[in-house]
Amino acid sequence: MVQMRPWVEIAEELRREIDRGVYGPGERLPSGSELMSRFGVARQTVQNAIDQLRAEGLVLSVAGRGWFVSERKPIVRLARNRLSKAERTAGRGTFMSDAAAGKWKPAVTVKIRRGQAPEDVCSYLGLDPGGEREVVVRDRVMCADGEVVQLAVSYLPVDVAAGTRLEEADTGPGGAYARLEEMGFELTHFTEVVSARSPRPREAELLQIPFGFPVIQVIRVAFAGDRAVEVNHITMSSERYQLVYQIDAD
Amino acid sequence: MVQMRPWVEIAEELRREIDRGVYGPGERLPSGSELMSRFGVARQTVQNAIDQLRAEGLVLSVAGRGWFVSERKPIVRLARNRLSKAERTAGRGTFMSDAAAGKWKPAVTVKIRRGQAPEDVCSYLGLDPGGEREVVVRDRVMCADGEVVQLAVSYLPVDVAAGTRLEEADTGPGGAYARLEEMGFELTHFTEVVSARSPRPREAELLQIPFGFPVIQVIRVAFAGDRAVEVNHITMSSERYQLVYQIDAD
DNA sequence: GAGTGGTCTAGACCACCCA
DNA sequence: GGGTGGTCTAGACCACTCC
Repeated sequence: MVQMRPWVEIAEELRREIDRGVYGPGERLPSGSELMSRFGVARQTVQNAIDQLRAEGLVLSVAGRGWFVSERKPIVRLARNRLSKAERTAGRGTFMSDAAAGKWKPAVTVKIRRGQAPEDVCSYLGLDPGGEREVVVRDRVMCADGEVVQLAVSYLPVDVAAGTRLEEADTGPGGAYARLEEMGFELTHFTEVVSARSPRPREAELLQIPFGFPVIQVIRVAFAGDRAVEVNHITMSSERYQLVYQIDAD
Repeated sequence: MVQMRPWVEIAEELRREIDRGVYGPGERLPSGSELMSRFGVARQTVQNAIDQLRAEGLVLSVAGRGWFVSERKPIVRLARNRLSKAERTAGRGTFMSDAAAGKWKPAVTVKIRRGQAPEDVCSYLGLDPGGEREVVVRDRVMCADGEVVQLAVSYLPVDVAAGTRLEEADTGPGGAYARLEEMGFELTHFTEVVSARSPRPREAELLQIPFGFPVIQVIRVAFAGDRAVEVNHITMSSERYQLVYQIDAD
């Protein structure tokens, strides 16, 4: 049970002290130099231990000031009814629905383009990966109270979206799903595939992700009957988001 | 747009080369020494770049052999019907249901104990955090084909579980949920709260998590009508798992 | 034994914050 | 200006693998 790697033991010791309340929420930890002499190790070793605690979400670092015990994280929650027809007919898209529930101010910047569908999108939309795979791409950066919290890239088949409101930045009240339904694609169900991974540097920068924090990735497919009409790649900071799903027992 | 930090640029360059197929899946990357001289940096800097790619899931390291482009990850999938009554009456618990779908060999080790409920469990189960918070705890380590893939800790109210089969290691066919239903708690729905974070060292060791890979955490609450009868803290490697949810459009 | 990845040390430099 | 966190270098050592 004894760990040989020094930084692991240092991290464990500090974690215990934080749990025990030696350093309370928001308080500063001892500085790098102090920890070096206390544990008798080099700067890098202390840094590794702190990096671990940062990755766990226990510690926050502020350049030039110090390391701080983090306060409890703010929770933005995704409920089930965000995808309900009721929300759409009330004029709210999914993101707006979250904003209304969470009482924060939403903002979205959109870039529209035509592009090639990635492989997984091809298989969902039923496009031959070797053939024509042009799709309409809606690339969005979403903010809550001025901070970027979510990246979303939607892929729509050309024969569905070309020349419609879906190729404009503002899709209007109720969002893209409302427009799809007006066009006769009555949405029947959605599939969400949830996974987690570490962010690419660009994502980390955009989402202002603290060191070591993973992102949650959701691939949502919107179905109108048997037909998949949209694939949405959603990336969000795991620090800001928790996903809530309700499953009925039959 | 120019990044100043060397390891970020090195990681980006290597990522491009992997995407372009210079190094195909399963192939070995250049060794540390080679990369050091190619980019003209110190060992640690190369290591940081590789660590980033490992965290993204692109690269796998094998001690004493080298760094390898990872193959596509094996997908263990959680479907919606894993929580269905049909699966339970067929004698399969949720984990067994996954195993049957994924064609791998399940194994579970269980430790039962009485303990204090953590704060979030108290609030779900309606226990006063200041008062009596003893619960029955089922601590499980789950394996697929001999590898640990999931940790799960269930909390059950004492007045529900005490002295029943739920306090035994083997809950019998259909698992704990089947027993709850036999006891008159007809399960109506489940809530799953999904989040992601970096693993604690102990979790990383148990789950054999590659460096930097986050874990997915699911808190599942089982309801019999209005009453929450079980809270389950589930931790799994994001490398092994993808969660699939289906949402009906009303 | 030679090569590999992984970690630790010691010392340096930078950007940032605060007095 | 002195302290802070963050990173890079150079060199060392260990465990592991392959020959």
